[in-house]
Amino acid sequence: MEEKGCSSEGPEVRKGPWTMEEDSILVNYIANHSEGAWNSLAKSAGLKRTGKSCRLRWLNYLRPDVRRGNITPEEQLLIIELHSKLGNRWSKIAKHLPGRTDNEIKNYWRTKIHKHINKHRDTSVLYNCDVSKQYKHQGDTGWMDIGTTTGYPTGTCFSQPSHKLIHASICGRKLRSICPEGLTTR
DNA sequence: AATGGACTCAACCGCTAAGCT
DNA sequence: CAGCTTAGCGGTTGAGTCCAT
Repeated sequence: MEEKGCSSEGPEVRKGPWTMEEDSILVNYIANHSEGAWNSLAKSAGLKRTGKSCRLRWLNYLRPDVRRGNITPEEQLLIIELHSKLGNRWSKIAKHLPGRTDNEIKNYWRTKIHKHINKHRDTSVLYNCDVSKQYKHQGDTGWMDIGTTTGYPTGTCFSQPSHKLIHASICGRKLRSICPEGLTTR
């Protein structure tokens, strides 16, 4: 089944960061052949990597159409909106953001947006709302599960700034009008 | 200038779905 | 249909970098 990589014998499998040489081997191989069949690709290309590792490296970093750099405010908003509808379905969210990878969006969500919500979810100034109840009535597509929207369990209470953020997310309002500083923390 | 904590993101791991024999 | 293999997904980790003190 899955390759274990650290068997006592057999071809050694490299782990950790990719070198430029490995990158160019993979890029050249895919340029001359095609992507897919990752295990045999890894072997044929002479890479001491698992197929899984090759696939990940290609999809998240080496693909020519991968966009790198800052997430734009429009993309921020789209991510929040899509996350409110799809939950942690990162690959599905990524399909709506050309050039962005599921890994990048997932990291972005956890480091920026999720943290932003966490930051304002303090115990001292709770906005005393059971969002699961409140927003079940506000989604225009009917009943919504706040758990998939925020990642927090049903019944979780949020401070006011986070409450506004979530409201913006669910109701599809322009985020910047509510949260002018945006979501970036640095 | 040194350093320790916070942050970011590439990469790995474990699981499941899909496809093949 | 069952068993096996492979691809794909989401969660997690850890090394490198940044920043405040």
